[in-house]
Formats: sequence, C-alpha cells, structure tokens
Amino acid sequence: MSKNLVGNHIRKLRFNHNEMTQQQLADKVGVTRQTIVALEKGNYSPSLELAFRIAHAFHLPLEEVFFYGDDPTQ
Amino acid sequence: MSKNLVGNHIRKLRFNHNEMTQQQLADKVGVTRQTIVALEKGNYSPSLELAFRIAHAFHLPLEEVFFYGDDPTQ
DNA sequence: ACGTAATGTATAGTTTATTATACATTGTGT
DNA sequence: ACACAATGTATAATAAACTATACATTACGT
Repeated sequence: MSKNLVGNHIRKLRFNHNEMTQQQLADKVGVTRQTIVALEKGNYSPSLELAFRIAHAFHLPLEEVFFYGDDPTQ
Repeated sequence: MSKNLVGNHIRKLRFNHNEMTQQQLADKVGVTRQTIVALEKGNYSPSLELAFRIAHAFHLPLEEVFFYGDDPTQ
C-alpha cells in the first residue's frame, strides 16, 4: 500500500523511442526487467541514480520523465 | 564503498537559504536529520521522492540540487 | 565556567528498492 | 498448430535507503 507520490512517463517514452522493449531499456540502464515493470506499474519510485540513468536513456531531463504529485501537467 | 554517482548542493543551499539548519530541512521534507547528514556526506543518493521534496523545499528544480556524475558543471 | 544549539560520527534496526526465478498470456510469423 | 518475443504477475531473497539512539565536538551567549 502507501500511495506512491512519484509518477513517470516511461511506458509512453518507450513507444516513442523505436518501440523500445522493457528488456532493452533495462539493459540500457543496467537493471532487470522486473524493475522496469515495477516502475511502469507505479509500485515504487526508483532511486535518484536510476531515475537519472533512465532520463539519460531517453535523452531527456529528469523532470520530463518523472514528476512529483498526481498531476503531470502535460 | 561503492562510488556514489549522484551529488548534490544541499549544504551550499542550506546556507543560502536563511542559514537553514540540518534539522529544519529534515523537518521540512519529513525525514530525520541523519538522512540529511548522510546525503550531505554523499553516503548514498536519496530516493527520487525525497529528492523532489528537497528540491521543492529550496524552490528549485530537481536538477539544480542534484546532479549525475562527478561534475556539477557550475 | 556553564548551558545550549548545530554538527559529526557510529551502529543496529526497519522499510523500500532491486534481483532472481518462475510461470501465464497475448500477439506475430512460419 | 507451433515457436518465439514481449508483457503481466507473483513471491522470496538481497541490497540500499532511512530511522532511532547515542555520544563527542565546536562555537556562541550569558
């Protein structure tokens, strides 16, 4: 339980980026697919370090991938 | 051990913000002082959620408080 | 000299992120 | 119909973040 306050656009971004697969993203940022799955599902928020690596994988600033609060405002 | 790849400007920012104390910042973002100490010392990188709360406490975007890699470039 | 506020350091314990493994489901190509 | 790639789901184990407690040090006000 315990509401997760951080959301992300990982899923959307994977498809905008060459239909990148969960496994490919996982390899690219050096985690397992399970971690990507959990993040897309919103099970928990990543470590800051992983958040940076994921943003870099999409060539985006961190705050365009992850957002605080319920409202992406975009 | 295990090099921490994420750095921050928390210490500097505390002093730029009314000489804010470790305890005050801790209270403001809802963690213990020990966590702030550990972050300033670079013992580990915070959760993304905490990183957001700290950035908001200073009214700054996350990437002006935390940076990936060894070089702040500023 | 004394009290107190801020910081530094250490360590054991709890919670959360991350891994590893495993199996089920859906879609696509042959 | 079969093989395979991608995803969904679950659960136990490990690693990392975070708490709680405690004590030492430095500086500052009285």
